[in-house]
Order: sequence, then C-alpha cells, then structure tokens
Amino acid sequence: MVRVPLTEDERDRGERLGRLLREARGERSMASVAAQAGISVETLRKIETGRIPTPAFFTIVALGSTLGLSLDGLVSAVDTPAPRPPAPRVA
Amino acid sequence: MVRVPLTEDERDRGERLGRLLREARGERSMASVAAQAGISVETLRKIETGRIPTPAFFTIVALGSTLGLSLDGLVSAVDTPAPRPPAPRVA
DNA sequence: AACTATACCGGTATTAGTATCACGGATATG
DNA sequence: CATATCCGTGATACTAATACCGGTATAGTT
Repeated sequence: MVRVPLTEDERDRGERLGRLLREARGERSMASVAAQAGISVETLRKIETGRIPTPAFFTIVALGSTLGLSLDGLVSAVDTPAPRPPAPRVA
Repeated sequence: MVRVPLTEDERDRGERLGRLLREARGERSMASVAAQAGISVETLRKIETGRIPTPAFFTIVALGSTLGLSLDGLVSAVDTPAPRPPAPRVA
C-alpha cells in the first residue's frame, strides 16, 4: 500500500473547509468566483461540497484571495469544529 | 486535454515555495520535520526541491505549523520573487 | 576501514485533484 | 409553457501528489 486512502477525519476536514468557502462566497455566483480564482466551476463546486477533501495549496490560496479570506484564519476555522471558536491557538 | 500540465510559472512558484520551506527548516533534520508534520521524508524532500510544485493544501498547513510559518506570510513571500519583500500586502 | 546518519535521486504503485461533458432539478422571468 | 440561469450529480480522462523501495554520496564517529 504505497498511498493510503484518505481517512474519515480528512474527509470531514475537507467538508468543513468547503463549508467555510461557500459561506465566504455569499451572494456571488460560482461562475464569477471560479473565473476570478482561475479554476473551473466544477472544481469549485467539488471543493465547496467536500468532494475534493485535500485541494491543491495554490487553489485554496487563489480562492482565499478571491474571497478576501486570510489563510491562517481559514485554517483556524477549519481546525475548530465548533461554530464558536473561543481562542484559536496556533500550537 | 482534460487536465492541462503545469506551466513553467507554476513550477517556478513551486521551487520558490520549496526554497522558503527549506530555509525555514534550518538546522532541523528532514526526518524530524517530516515526522512532526505527518508526511514522509521523500515527500518533504520533493516539496523542498520543487519536484512537487503544487502540494496539497493541508500538507503545507502542517509544514507551516511545524516550522512556525504564517501561511499568509508564506504566500506573500512566494509571490515575491525578489528576496527582499518590503511590505507584504494581503490584498 | 567499517559503521552510522543524513540527504539526494530514480523507479514504481496507487490514490486524488482537475477539467470536460452530459444530464437533471430548482427558480425566476418572459 | 418556454427560456434562461444557477446549482448539483455522475461519468470519463489525464496529470499530479504521496509513499515505499533501492541505490548513491558525503560526512562524522569509532
């Protein structure tokens, strides 16, 4: 087994990431956001729905830039399953 | 052509990313950093040498956390080819 | 010299990311 | 009803990411 399949936790994490990105998109259409980020609409949809649990780094960078998100804040939010993060610790 | 190959710019960007990560590793061994980040030594080596130009998002997140790097700062440094970034702008 | 540790490289194998196409459902608007 | 737009899903195709293996080189230690 040279490349282990993704675990459930990793897929859950991908779903949380997608949910946050979808929230950040707000009223904007998928087409405009995808075009501005330089990805296809289908890819954006799969990321938002969690069907791409571990997207490429620069894909999330482009999406974060398009949506005005801080990467560090995004990661903190993903690492916090509860919708009410009290104090995101980096360590 | 359903999945276009990576461009030269993307590979250059991957090399810059790897160079920054290697600098941040400093004196630490690849084995310890890879173990702490939860990736294999070969993967870390390929990322540092730029042979994995577009790593997974959470792979870079884990490496940044291990090396104490800010993701936003890392992206700014990658986007700045010059080795002397004056003022990293988020926008 | 032999051993150990670290790093680099090539090959191999398997899963995953990305894009295109085709279809369906929901919603709004004529 | 017809049309358009947006979102969603499934299939298909192809490249890339990741991991394991073996080999090589260099330096440090005994």
